[in-house]
Amino acid sequence: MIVTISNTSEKPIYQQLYEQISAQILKGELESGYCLPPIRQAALELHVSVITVKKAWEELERSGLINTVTGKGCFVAEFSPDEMLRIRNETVLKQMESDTAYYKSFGLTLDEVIGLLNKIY
Amino acid sequence: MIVTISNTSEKPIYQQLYEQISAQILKGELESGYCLPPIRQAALELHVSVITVKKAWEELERSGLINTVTGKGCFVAEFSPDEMLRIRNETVLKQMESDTAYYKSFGLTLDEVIGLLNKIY
DNA sequence: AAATTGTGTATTCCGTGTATACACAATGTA
DNA sequence: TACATTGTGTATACACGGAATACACAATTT
Repeated sequence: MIVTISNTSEKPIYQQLYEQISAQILKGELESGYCLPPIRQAALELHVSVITVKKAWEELERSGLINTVTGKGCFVAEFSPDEMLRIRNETVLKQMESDTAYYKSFGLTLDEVIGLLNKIY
Repeated sequence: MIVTISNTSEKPIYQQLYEQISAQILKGELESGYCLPPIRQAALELHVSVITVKKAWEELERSGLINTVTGKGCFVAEFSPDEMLRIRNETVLKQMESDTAYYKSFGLTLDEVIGLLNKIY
């Protein structure tokens, strides 16, 4: 499991961790049953507070992406490939709705948005 | 000039104001030379602090969208239709680059993104 | 001169993010 | 059983950004 922290980012650290790990899970890069590093160890390696890591793991738990067992650790939940795809699309779609609201506020049409997307994706 | 403030939004108030007004300018809804309401009056009407309005107006000034004259007021800058379109696309593109980074982190292809866009736009 | 408008500054308050430290609970192992 | 590991909970503290209030100053207009 590889995560990187940007201190210049406007996003809080715990959210950066959450987004990167959830993306890795939903891409299948982290298999079901995979055991996340203990929060203390992760905190040490990332040079952040235990609470910060805890917050990220909590978000993952709340989203149903991991199962937490006191005394054992945190394990990536079980998903069928179909489920994974569905959750991934739901997650992205939710963000996309807020993104498109911004584009719409500038009066952009769907075609214009697709045109710009083709340039940069 | 119509702006609305959401207190439940995660975005700071001054940024909400900035985004809405800049969008209105770049859509041509606010003509060149249009005089923005005085900061004190806007603060009263929107039930926010003078400083909050000031911050928004400052951002508009910094982006070159308005010209501020002490003692007179803040006026929408002069743009040719071409310039307006260019600035609008630049503005949106900048945001879109950060948006697509998120989509990419989940492994979505350009086609997948366009597919989802067609659903919700 | 007085009113209007933008600028600058000082003070205060609140919430969030983050860190440190310590105690407790559940699990696994010697 | 005792100990180490791991997750949980709590208390405290600090920094920062967003926001509000208030007052004084500068430029413009009437």
